[in-house]
Amino acid sequence: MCGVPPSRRQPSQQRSRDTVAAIVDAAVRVLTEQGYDQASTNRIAAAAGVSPGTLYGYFADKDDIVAAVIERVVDGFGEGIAPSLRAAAALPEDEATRMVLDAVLTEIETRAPLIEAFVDRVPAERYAPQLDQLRLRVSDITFQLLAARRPGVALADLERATWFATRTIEYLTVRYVVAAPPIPREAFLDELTSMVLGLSPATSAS
Amino acid sequence: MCGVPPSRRQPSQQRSRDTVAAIVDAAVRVLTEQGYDQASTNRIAAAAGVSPGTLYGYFADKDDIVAAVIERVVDGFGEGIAPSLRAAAALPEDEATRMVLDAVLTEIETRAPLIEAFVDRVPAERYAPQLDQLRLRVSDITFQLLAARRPGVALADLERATWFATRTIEYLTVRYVVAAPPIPREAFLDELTSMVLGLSPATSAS
DNA sequence: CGCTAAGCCGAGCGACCGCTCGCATTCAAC
DNA sequence: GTTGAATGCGAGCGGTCGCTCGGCTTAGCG
Repeated sequence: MCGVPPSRRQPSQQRSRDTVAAIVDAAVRVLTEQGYDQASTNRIAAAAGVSPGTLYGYFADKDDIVAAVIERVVDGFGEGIAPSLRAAAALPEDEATRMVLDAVLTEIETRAPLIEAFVDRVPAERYAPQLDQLRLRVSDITFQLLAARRPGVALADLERATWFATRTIEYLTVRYVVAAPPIPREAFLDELTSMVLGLSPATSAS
Repeated sequence: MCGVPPSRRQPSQQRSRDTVAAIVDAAVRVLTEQGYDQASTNRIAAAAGVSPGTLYGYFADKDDIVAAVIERVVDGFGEGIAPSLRAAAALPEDEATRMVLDAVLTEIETRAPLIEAFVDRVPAERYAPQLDQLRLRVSDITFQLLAARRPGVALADLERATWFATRTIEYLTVRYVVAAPPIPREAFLDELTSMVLGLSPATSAS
C-alpha cells in the first residue's frame, strides 16, 4: 500500500522519529570525528544513546546510515544554492556567475568539517551514487543557464563547457575549503569566476 | 649501524628482493580489484604466493604496503613527466603548457585502473601525505616556470596562479580519465590548456 | 484498566581482521 | 660438508566488526 519499505520499520510515533534523527545526528558526529573505518555501528548507536538493535530497526546496514547522512548534506546544499540559481537568469552573466559561486562556496564552508571528513576519510564509492546524482542535477541546471545565453552554439561545445565548469567549481571550492590555501576568499572567487567565464564557448556577450 | 630500519628486515639476497616485489605487485592487483577494505593482509599475501608472516617480515603493517604501492606510482609519474618539464623552459608558453599537460594526462591514463581504485575505494587519508609531497614538488616546478615568464609579478599572484593551475590540472585530468566524459582527448587538452594559460597573472606575453 | 503492537534493549554470534611466533627451509661463507 | 644467518611458513591469538533475536518497556486506544 505504500512505497518500498524505506529500510526496516517505518517510524510512526514521534518517539521513533526522534530516534532516527538522533541516529543520523550521531552518525554525523562519529563520522566527522572518527572517520568511516572507526565509525562502527555500535559506536554510532552508543553516540546516539541507543542500542545496536534499535539502530537496525531503522537502517538496513551501516552504509544505509551513511547514505542518510549524505542525503541530508546533499539536500541542504541544494536548498542553500537554490535562491542564487533562481536569481541568476535575470542577471548579467558575470554577476550571475560570481553570485552562484559565492553561494556554492558558502554552502561548502558551512559544512566544512563533515565534508572534510568525507573527502579524506570515507572511500568515495560509499557515496558516489548520491554524489553523481547531485552532479547530474547541477550539470542540468548549468547547461540550461549556459545554453540560454548562447543560442546557436553546438551542443557538444555546451556540454564540454558544462563539464569543465561543474567539475572545476566542485573541486576547487572543496579543495579551497579543506586545504585552506593562503588565498583571500575574494581573490579566490574572482579567479574562479574568471576561469568559469573564460571557458564558455564564444558568442556575443550577454 | 645503518639508518632507521626501513620496515623490518632489509632484503639482502636476491630471493627476498623478489619476494618484496611480488608482495607489492600483489598489493597493486588486490587493491585494484578489491579496494582498500577488502584488501586484507592475508589476501595480499595469498595473492603474492607468500605467507602472512613473510609479508610482515618486510612491511610494518598494512598501510606500509599501501605506502609502497603509492610510492611506486608517484615515482613512475614523476619520471614520466620529467622530460616534458625539462623541455618546457625552452618552448613558447602555450606549446610548453600543452606539452606538459599531454604528458600528465598520458601518465594518468597509463595508470588508470590503479588510480581509479585509489580515488574511489581508498580513503584519501591513507595516501594524503605522499600525495601532498608530490603536490609540493609539482607546485615548486610550476611556480618556477611561471615566475621565469613573468618577471615583476607579485609573489602572491604567482602563488595564487600556481595553486589554481596545479589543482585544476590534477583534478580535471584524473576526473577525465576515471569518469570518461564524452569529450575527445584533443578537445579536452585544448580546453585545459586554455584554462591554465588564461589564469596566469597578466604580463607581456612570452 | 487491559491489551496490542510499536519501540527498544543488549548479550552475544559468527566471521574476519591485522598481526605474531616458533619452527622449518635455504643460502652464502668458510 | 657444516654452520649460522637470512628467509619463509602457517596455525592461530586477541580483538573488533556488522548484525540478530528473544524478551522487556512504553504508547495509544477502547
